[in-house]
Amino acid sequence: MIETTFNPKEVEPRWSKAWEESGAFTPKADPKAEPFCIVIPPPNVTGSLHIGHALNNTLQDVLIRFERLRGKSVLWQPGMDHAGIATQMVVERQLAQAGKNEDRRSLGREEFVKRVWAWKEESGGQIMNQLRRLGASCDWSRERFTMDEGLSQAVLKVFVQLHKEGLIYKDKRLVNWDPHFETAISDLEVENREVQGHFWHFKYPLENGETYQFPTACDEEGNPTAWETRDYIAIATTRPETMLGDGAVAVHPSDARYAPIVGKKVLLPLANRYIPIITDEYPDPTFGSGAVKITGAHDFNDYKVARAHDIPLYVLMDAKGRMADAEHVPAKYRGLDRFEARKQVVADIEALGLLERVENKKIMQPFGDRSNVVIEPMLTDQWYVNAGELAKKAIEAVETGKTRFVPEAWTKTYFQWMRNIEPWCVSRQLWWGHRIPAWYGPDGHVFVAQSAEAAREAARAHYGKDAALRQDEDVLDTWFSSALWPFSTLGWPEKTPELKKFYPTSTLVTAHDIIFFWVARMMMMGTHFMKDVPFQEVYIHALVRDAKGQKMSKSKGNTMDPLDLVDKYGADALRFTLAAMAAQGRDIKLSEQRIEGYRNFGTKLWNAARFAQMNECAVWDEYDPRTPQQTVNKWIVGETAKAAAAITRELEARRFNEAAGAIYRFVWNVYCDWYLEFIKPLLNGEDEAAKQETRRTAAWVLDQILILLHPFMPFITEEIWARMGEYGHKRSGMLIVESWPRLSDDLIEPEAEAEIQWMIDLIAETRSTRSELNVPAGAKIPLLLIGADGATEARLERYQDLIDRMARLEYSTSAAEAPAGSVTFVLGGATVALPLQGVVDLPAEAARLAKEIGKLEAEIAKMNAKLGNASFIEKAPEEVVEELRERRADAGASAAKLKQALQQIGGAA
RNA sequence: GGGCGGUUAGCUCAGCGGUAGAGCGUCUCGUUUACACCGAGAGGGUCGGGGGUUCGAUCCCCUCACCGCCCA
Repeated sequence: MIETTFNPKEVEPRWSKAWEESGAFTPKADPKAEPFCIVIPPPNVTGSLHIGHALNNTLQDVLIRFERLRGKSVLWQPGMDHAGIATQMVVERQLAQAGKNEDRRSLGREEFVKRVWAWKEESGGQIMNQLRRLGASCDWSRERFTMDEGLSQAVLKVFVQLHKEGLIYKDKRLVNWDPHFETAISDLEVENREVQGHFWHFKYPLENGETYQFPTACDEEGNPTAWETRDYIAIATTRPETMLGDGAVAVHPSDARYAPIVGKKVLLPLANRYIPIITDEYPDPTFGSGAVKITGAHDFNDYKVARAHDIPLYVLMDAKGRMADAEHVPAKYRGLDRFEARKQVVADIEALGLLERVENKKIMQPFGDRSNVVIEPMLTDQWYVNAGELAKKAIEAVETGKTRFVPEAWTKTYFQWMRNIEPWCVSRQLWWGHRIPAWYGPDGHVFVAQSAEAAREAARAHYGKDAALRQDEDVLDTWFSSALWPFSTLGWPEKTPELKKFYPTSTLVTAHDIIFFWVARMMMMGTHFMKDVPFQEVYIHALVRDAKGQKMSKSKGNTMDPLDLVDKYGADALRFTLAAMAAQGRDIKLSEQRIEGYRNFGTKLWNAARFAQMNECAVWDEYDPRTPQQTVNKWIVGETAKAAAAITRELEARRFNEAAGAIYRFVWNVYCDWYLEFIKPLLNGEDEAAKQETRRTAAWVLDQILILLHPFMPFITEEIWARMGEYGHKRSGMLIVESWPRLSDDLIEPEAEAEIQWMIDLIAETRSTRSELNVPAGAKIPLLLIGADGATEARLERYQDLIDRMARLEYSTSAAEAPAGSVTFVLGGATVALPLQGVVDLPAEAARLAKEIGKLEAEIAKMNAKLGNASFIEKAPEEVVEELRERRADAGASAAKLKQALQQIGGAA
């Protein structure tokens, strides 16, 4: 016999091990089985499981287990990415903390990378074991890492081929530079945050002391009414130190205020250079002074203007963000940190009398998402992927529906991004990652090749002799290798059977913040190298927030650790909660109460199984759901078929919340609340045949429940499955590889359904009436069925025991009329009377009836208004009108009966 | 500034042209032999405001307000 509560701590590790060892996680070999494949969005090797991962992987596992149960050959491909910056950061920090005076540079590249590998082997990838605790049924034997030999080969091949095709090239452009890590990062790794800053207004004096009339006041039409004489142009900046690199001052061509001085020159103070005043569409005449300093080498907008007007670019800083040792930087600033330089520049401008004013201002500032330092736009040489070209096929694949987004709304976001995509900077000035397969000859000529050997050969061919080659120092962006994940993990560039079988993969499950990072890039690489999409479906799920709707973050201290929740409530409860809340198109606000509620749901099921065991409803041999004779058994078989159909339909449509809701309601509100209660008399009765049939049916339904619930709650269902097999016939295998129910609609018998529904309504109405009239819960009262047809009277007779038990009745019977002073309600055209004269508070009953009548009459009035509307009758569909007529008739009849009852007890209608 | 999404019961959220739903919380009752991580019952909403389309709008369209996210 099983205990009264389920103990996840004991059960979960046991099944995790058993499943994995049984080989259930590896795709079955059956060549006839349809393939189903999900590649995991690879978590960082440095990562640990957070609630977002828990949601993401729960949904994947629900689909994986669902399709496995449906008999498909299922592969959930796990693995991790090497997370260039994050991992390098972890190991560098460790070195610093070790206090041995070691750092990356003192160790040298080779030794440092060795240390990173050592760290990876020892402490990396905890997340993979954390996923096991969630019950994730990945094929762990196929775990991959982006720095694996095979995946690294794929990276080399892709780089070389794209280079050959002209889709990878080296370019000098402005990039986001992280002065902490001293590397370029992509736009996506930059987080723009609003911070309190300043707006410094400087005066740049006109060359040769020239002056012009600057309007200082305007009338309503915008015509100037007052002027002052100026010998300068005013500009404003949030980053004063960059003024040393200004190449021009720009004004809008339509800006009349500056028309007199366009084309003239101003003195760039401190730098003591003269720069031109130019016109460009970029400056906003209504913002600030309308004049913008152009610092082409340190601002993305300025860069465009500078390129368009051929304005020189002055690089002001070094890799660490210090003012550069360059001719165009005045000596006193060289070597100063950029923020120190800012202070100095402001002070010096002020000393010159050229500081007009300083404003406090909220400004958007870019930060490195890993380093948290202010990102500096820098002009550097980097490798770029021509994303615009690769995007073409990736866009087309979604346009033609080869890949579709669920929910579909995300298609827009995808297109928006893809159609405006910028060249992708893929080089990083790091040591941890795939080193770029490019070698430079003595004259700087570049040889891109898959190996040093091949590069040497190319060089020999090029120079006509051996030449000393130097490999590019940089590594590739981590997302470069992640973009290949859907095919590199399956063995590409080898032509493996897995690749043939599982590519294109079926579904990608991810959050919307990853569309740009990853989905877009996988689509580009997949369509280019495999000539086919990486996945047929992209399911985008919500972000998990805290109960108040705040984004969870360590700094806010509002994170929920999924493993704590698993410890407290069990993995099944957490999984079910996440799935139940995963409605499409909305973020999830997670509260612990909700998890507790679903833990209770597990306990409820557990106790239903316990009940089944106690009554010997154990597993039986073959059971044919068409055989039951008992109406309650026919009914529950039909209900099971309905539930199975709903859950299947909802899972196919990826409405996880609906699927979870359907199984929840079926287990609790149908199987437990009604069916198990209905069968108690049968199980305790004398009719052996009926008892046997009921035991088998109850056990069969429980089995269906276990299968249907398994994708959501794998542990408890597997445990019950096994424990139910302890009695009666033994299980032939584990639940995880069972067969999903295929129950045809003809198992639903309308007559059984109507009959049981009538009984449920009768019991529920009786309970409600008793409760409203404060009949003590323990009191047994009689029930009389008045004016019912023969069939209904027969029903009462058939289920009398059951009805008496569940409605707590002294007895129940059909009668000609209700005794005076009875309490009554209407059910399916008949009246139900509870003779309670003397027991019940008559004014209370009168009030109850009046309230019911009031409700009905309000409804009838509404329906009359509709039915009295000629255009409704004319234009509404026939069945809607017909249904309304029926409802009005029913309501009318009920109201009449209740009025009669009210009169009987002496109340006024 | 541009784009996207949201506003439904005390809270968290489903629903979505034709009778407003769930979970949790609240209140009342209950030691009925699976379960108090339970059972029975109840209360609670002019579906953000305004306008339009429609026989009919919580649902479709327009508009306003507020909130959130992404991009500049």
